[in-house]
Amino acid sequence: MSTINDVSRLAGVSKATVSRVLSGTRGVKEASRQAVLKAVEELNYRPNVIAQSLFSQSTGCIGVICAQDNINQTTGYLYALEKHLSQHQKHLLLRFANTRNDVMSALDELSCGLCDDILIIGARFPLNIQQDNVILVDCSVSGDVNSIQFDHEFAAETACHYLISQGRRQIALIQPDGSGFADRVLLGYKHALEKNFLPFNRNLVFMACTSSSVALQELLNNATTLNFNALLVADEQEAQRVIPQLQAFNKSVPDDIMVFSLAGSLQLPGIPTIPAIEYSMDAMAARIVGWLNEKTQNVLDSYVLRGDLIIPDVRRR
Amino acid sequence: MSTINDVSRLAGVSKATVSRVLSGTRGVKEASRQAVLKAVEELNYRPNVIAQSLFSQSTGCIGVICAQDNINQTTGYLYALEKHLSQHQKHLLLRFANTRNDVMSALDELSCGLCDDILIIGARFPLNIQQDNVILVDCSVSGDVNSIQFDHEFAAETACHYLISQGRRQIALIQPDGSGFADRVLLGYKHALEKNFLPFNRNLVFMACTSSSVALQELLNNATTLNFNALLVADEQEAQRVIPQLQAFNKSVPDDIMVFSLAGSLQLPGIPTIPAIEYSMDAMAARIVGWLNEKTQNVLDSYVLRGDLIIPDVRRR
DNA sequence: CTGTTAGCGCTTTCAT
DNA sequence: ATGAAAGCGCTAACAG
Repeated sequence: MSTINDVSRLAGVSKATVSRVLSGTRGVKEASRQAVLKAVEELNYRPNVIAQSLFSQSTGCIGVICAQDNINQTTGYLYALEKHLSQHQKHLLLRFANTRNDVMSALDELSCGLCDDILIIGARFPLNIQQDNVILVDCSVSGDVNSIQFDHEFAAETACHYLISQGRRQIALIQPDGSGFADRVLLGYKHALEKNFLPFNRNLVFMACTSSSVALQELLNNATTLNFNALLVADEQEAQRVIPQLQAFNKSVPDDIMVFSLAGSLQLPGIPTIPAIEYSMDAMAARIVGWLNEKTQNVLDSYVLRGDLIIPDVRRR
Repeated sequence: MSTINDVSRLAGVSKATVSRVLSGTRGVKEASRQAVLKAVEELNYRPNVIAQSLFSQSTGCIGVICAQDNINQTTGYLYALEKHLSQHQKHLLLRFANTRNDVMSALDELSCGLCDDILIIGARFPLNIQQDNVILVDCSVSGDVNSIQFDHEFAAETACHYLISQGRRQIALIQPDGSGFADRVLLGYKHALEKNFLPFNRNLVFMACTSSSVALQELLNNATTLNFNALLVADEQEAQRVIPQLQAFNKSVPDDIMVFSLAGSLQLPGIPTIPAIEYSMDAMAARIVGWLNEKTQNVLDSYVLRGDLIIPDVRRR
C-alpha cells in the first residue's frame, strides 16, 4: 500500500500539500493540486484511516453489543443501525453477548480506543454502566447512563384499546419472567380497562411467569368459568408458541381468541400475521445516530420510543 | 484517557519498560514490574489499540459484507462468525449491501487500513474481486479469489436419496432465477435418479423460474397427468411460501407432498420443520478463522462445504 | 535490565 | 501557497 510519502515524492510536493489537497481544508495552487491528484490516481493511494484515527482520536467505529435472547430479533436492529451508521460514514462493530459477564467483557474489549461509542441492545439483566459513551437500547434497567427504552405502558394500553374496539372485552395477559417491564405493561393494561369502564380481573393476568405455556394451560383449564377472547403476549416469539397451544385446545385464532404481540411481528413468510405493536427500527436508528453526531445535547437521556399499532391486512389472507 | 506516558511518569520508568511489562516480551526487574502494574491500575490505563494498529499494520478487524437477499439468513452467519472471531480477538465489522455497486463501495470503504480482511457473504450477482484479502462465502461466482462455496450438487443428490428412501419417487424441483447454482443442483438431482434407476422427467423440473409460485401453479395444474409426491425447493423461505400454496390445493404436507429445503431451515418456533440440508455455520466460521490466522496456506482456495441432512423429529410433533 | 531514539501514516501549526 | 517539523500513542532496535 502506498503512503502519503510516495504521493508527495511522485507529485513533487510536500506531505502537507498532499494532505491539504485531499482534505480540501486549504487553498492549494491548481498546478500542485493536479500533480497530487495525478499521483494519487497513479499509485491508487488511499489515506490510511488508522493513522487518521490516531491523530483525530476517533475511529468512526460504533460497537454494538447484542444481548437479545432471541437472536433473530437482532436482524431488524442491525439492519436499521447499519444503514444509518454507514450513511454517516460510521462503522458497526458487532458483538453478541448472552450474559452480564459477556456484555461486560465485550464492553471492555471495545473500550480501548477502537470504538468511539458503544450500544448495548436488549439486555435483560442488570448492568451497571458508568461510561458516558455507552447507550443502552431496550435494556431492562438503566442507571444514569444514556438509554432508549420502549414505551411498554403505551404499548399495552394501545393494544387493549384496539382489542376492545374489536369487541374483545375479556383480555388475558401473559408476561414472561424477568422482562423487567411487567409493571409498565400492567399499568397500561389497567389504564385501558379503566378508560373503557371494564372491570379488572386478576385471574386473567399472569405476571412474571417462568413458562408461558404453563400459564396458558392454567388459563385454558379455567376456561369454563373464565372467559377470554383476547390474549396479550410479550412478543412475536411468544405468540408463535402460544397459537398452536390454543389451536390444540380447539380455540381458533383469531376468531375465538385474538392473540396480540406487544413487541413486533417478524413478518416472516408462512407465519400468519397477528396484530402487534411494532417499534420503528428506523426511528430508533435515526435517533441514535443523531445523538452520536452531536453529543452536546443530552436529549437521549432516557428517551422513550413509542411503538405503532400494526394490524394484519385481512383482505390479503 | 491516560497514555503510556502517564504510566511511565507515574511508575518512574521509561515508556519502553511499560510496554515491555504489558506485552511481556522481555524480562523486567520485578521492582519496576510492580511499579508499572501499580501505575496502570491507578490510572486505569488501557493501551490504545489504534496506536498499536498503526505500528503493527493490522487492526484485527474483519469486514463482513452481507449481500444476502434474505436478511434473516444472515443471523446464522453473523452469530457463528462473531463467536469464532472474538475467540481469536478479532472484530467483526458489519455492512449490508444489496447490489453489486453497494458491495463494491462497501469494499472500498473498508479497504483503507481499517480491515485486515473482508468477507462477502451470499452475493447473487457477479463480482470481480482482485484483492487477495477478500473471501467470498456462498457467492454465486468466483474468479481467482478465495472462496467458500456450498456443495449444491451434493445437497441435491443427498436430498433425492433421502426422499427416494422415504418412498417418494416423483420428485419435483423448483429452482429460482439467478441463484447461479441451478446447474449443480440439477446435476445432483439427475445423479440421484440415475443411481436409483429412476427416469428423469423434465416436466417435473423448473429451472431459473422468476416466480416459484407460478412454477408450482403450473405443476399443480398438470397434477392429473403429472404425479409428484415430493418437492425440492431452494431454501426455507421458498418452502414457507410453497407450503400454503400446496395446502390451498388440498395437498397435505408432508403426507401428499414432502417439501424439502436445499438450504437450511430457520428453526423458528411455530414454523413446522421440514427436511432440509443444513450447512454448519460453525464449521464454516472455523474454516474461515483458521485461514485468517495462517494465510500462508491457500487451502481456502475454492473450498467446498458440504451440508448435513436434517430430518424433522416426527415424534416431537 | 532499561532508557533513548526512530519511526508507523497522517494532520496541523508555524514559518517562510 | 507551501515546506519543515512536531506529535497522535505505541513498539522495537540499539546502546548502554
